[in-house]
Order: sequence, then structure tokens, then C-alpha cells
Amino acid sequence: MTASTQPSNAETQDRLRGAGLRPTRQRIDLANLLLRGPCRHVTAEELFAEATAANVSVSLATVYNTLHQFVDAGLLREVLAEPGRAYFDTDVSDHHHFFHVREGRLEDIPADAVVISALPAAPKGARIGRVDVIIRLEDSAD
Amino acid sequence: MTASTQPSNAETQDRLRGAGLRPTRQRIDLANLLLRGPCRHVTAEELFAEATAANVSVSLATVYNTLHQFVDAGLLREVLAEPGRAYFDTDVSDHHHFFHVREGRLEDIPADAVVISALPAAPKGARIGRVDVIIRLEDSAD
DNA sequence: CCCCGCTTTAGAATAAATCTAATCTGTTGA
DNA sequence: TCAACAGATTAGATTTATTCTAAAGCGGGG
Repeated sequence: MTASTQPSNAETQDRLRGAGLRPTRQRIDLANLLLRGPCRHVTAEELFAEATAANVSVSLATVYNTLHQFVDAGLLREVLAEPGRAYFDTDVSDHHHFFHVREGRLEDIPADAVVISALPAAPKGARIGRVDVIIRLEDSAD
Repeated sequence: MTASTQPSNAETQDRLRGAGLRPTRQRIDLANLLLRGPCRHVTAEELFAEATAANVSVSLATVYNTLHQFVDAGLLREVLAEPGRAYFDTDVSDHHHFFHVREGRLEDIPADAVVISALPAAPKGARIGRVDVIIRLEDSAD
């Protein structure tokens, strides 16, 4: 209803175009859902449910397609923490994650809270694309 | 055939018993396949194929059950690098991984090649269980 | 050596993700 | 502005990974 701090469709369209994606209705609607508010971690199913609840008409296949297109375009980042479930992170800046094992929940770690002071060289013919650090959290007794 | 450097069944049985697992025929056979030779990264399907090829009669369900039991018992470690595929690492010592994205292949990184000099404190009520570092490798031009 | 309880099993079931082929829609150039 | 085409979307089926179920099997303490 309000249009207070949410990105306008025009802004979203520019953002999509800038990433090399055609600004279709579905992509605009999904981008608005994802980029609205603070950074988040969503699964494809969650986003699909959210879109449905918001009266945005998209198929689940399109949600999967769109998420992967956004990842390829650098608008999203995929995080693997559990077998059989892909999380998509709306924060594409350099940072790492806590994973609460019991809850199955991701939590961001600011980039400067993890300092990696030595990294091995990439093997011949390869180039380091990204370094993922996932800190698994169990419940503590205290 | 030969019994050269391979663990004997008695050794394998002791190892399983020490981990709190009953040394059944299937667990012994799978443990012998896994612990034979150097450390490896296998998927459930690969191990199932290998067992079948070695005339070890197990069902795929048992392979999955056994792998997870071995993980719970600390004999194996699960590594998540790709959505929809779980790798099992026979090296349970502290170390990290390269992941060759195009090939879908894991490669070990010795523990001392990655130095993490700052780690955030665990959130209240949680305890750090493990720190996973995965370095994604793309093909390089040169 | 026997029995109890943990294991194994085949096959079905579930879940996540992808594919397919038909339909639709931004975009571009006239 | 508009038509045409390339790219996007869709429903539904399919694939692939994994787990479940209920019945049969078997290791090990007594």
C-alpha cells in the first residue's frame, strides 16, 4: 500500500537492466520482494510462498529460474549449509555465515569478524572464485 | 585376493566397535572400501556403485544409512559443496577444501594452509561446532 | 546356542530442482 | 507506433537425491 522506502518499479527495472536481465513483470515483482527491507536468506519455496501471499502470480519453476538468474547476474548469492536445501542470500557483499544446526537457520557474520591470514595458492589452471566460511553452531549447555 | 596393506576384518571390526557401531557384514564391507587406500571424497551413489562392482551386496538405502551413521560416529565427515549432492570425506582431521566448480570435484587443503586469525564469538546459547572453509575454483585463462 | 533388539532390505514415497513444449511478452527496428 | 522475434513464463511431468516403511535377517550377551 505505502510506497515509503521500497524501491520503485523504475529503480528495480534499472537494476535488472544493469545486470543484463530483461525487466519482466515476474522478475520485477520477485526483485521487489527480495530487495525490500534488510538482507535476508530465503529458499526457493519460501520465496514462492511469499510471492503467492503477496498476490504475485508466478510459478515455482519461474522462482527457481529467476533465483539462479539473479545469482548469475550477481544480485544474489547461493549459500550451501544443509544437504538438499539451497539458501539465497540477498547480501552479495563479502561476508560469511553462522549456521544454527538445530534450527536450520543462517546468520550473517560481518566481513571483518573473520580474518583469514593465509590462503593456499590455487592449483595450476584454476583461479579462486570465492571463499565461503560457514561456522556451524550447536546448542551450548549454559 | 591379497591382504597386503588393507585393514583386516578384525581391525575394521574393532574400529566400528570403538565408534559404538555393531560390526555387521555390510558395515565392515563398506568400511573396508572406504578406509582402503588414501583419503577420499565419495558420494553415496559412487560408493554404492563401487560396492556393487566389488561384489559387496548392499542396498542403496543401507549405503545412505551407513554413511550417516559413520558421520555421526565421527568416522566420516560430510562436505557440502553443490546443491543436491552430499560428499563424504574419509579424512576427519581438521582441514579444508578446494571445490573445482566446473568438474564438481573436491580437493583437500592441509589444515595449516588456511589460517583464520579472527573468529567471531558464538551467539548466546550457541557453541561453535566446526568451521568449514570451501574455496571455489573457476578455470583460469592462463 | 537362543533370543532380543538393532540392521538390512526392496520398493515406495518424498522433496528439491530441472526439463519440455506451448504460450506469452519485452524490445527493437522500421 | 507496431509488428516480429528472441527471450521469458508456464503447468505439469520428470529427474535425481534421499528417506521411509514394514518385514525379514542377524550379531552378541547370557
